[in-house]
Amino acid sequence: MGHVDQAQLDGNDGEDPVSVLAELLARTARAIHFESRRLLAPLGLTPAAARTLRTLARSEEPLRMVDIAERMHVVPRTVTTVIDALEAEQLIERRAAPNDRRSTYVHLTPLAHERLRLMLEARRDAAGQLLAALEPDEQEQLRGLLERLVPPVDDCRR
Amino acid sequence: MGHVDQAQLDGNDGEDPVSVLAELLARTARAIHFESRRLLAPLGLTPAAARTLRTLARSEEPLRMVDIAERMHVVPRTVTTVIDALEAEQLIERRAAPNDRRSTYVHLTPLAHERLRLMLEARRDAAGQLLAALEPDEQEQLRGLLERLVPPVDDCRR
DNA sequence: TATTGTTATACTCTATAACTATA
DNA sequence: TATAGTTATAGAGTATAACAATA
Repeated sequence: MGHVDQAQLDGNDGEDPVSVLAELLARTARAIHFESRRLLAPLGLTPAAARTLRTLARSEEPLRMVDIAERMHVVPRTVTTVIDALEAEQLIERRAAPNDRRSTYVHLTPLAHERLRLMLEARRDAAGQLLAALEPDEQEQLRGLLERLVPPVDDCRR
Repeated sequence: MGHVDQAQLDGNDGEDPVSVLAELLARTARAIHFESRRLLAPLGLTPAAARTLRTLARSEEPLRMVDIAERMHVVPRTVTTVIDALEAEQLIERRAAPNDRRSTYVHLTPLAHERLRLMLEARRDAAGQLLAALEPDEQEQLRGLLERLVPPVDDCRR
């Protein structure tokens, strides 16, 4: 339980370097969150739908709904909702599992692959605009720092 | 409309540096978003409530609901909801404006200042854990880079 | 008895639109 | 006529709980 001075009470984080970085990281996160929503809207994808598509695309093997839930750290109920929406847009197909009749495998359609391509293009362009503020060697620096900061993609939260 | 190779279709962003950074930034943003929710829950604050408190704390002068809406980039309706919740928890007080009987000024209670203090402490501790992966001079580097990347706090989106 | 996916229900956050009181 | 704030309503995203089918 550390000391917190008046500057902090007033919403200014003071000069404590970690607090300043906490604020900067949070602000960056929020800016990116908004940018990404703005970006996905014209593609007809909600953030949850986009993450689900990426989760499926990243997987080497077909995933059941319960696998998707686990990788995205949501409950199965949530997966059902998103998958229903994606199926209505013909971006995924439900396929019965041959061995276990309880399971449903989810497959990406060609349309989904195309949509993913557009999404990644749009994101790269948006990131390019944001990153224009930095020189190429600084971008490289940032990459190195972030790679050590964020957890590995063991899960597919994003 | 750039070229996108198979690696990208499969969810791997390939080696294009900007795409890699786009992915890293998005992943960082998401990690921070989740961490911050986890952090606010035990304090009884939703992210929206926390941002509202910070917006009020940062302001030099009392704010009307419409001022809060503008600074947080939300519609007045949204402010009403959050302010209702904060009032129920006795974290803010509505005060009638002396000049204009349409306006309502929102004031933080002492309890809110205490809550904010706890929140900033928790966030600093959490950031400290995350940033432990970096040496102090690297933290300083990261700070410099992020400061040039994210927009200034003209608004209080966070 | 445990697992897979669904239905039913609810809560948070946000939005649009219509309304009231006031300016 | 314009502004401040509210009520009414809706939709996305997520959760818990109960349930049916299957293992």
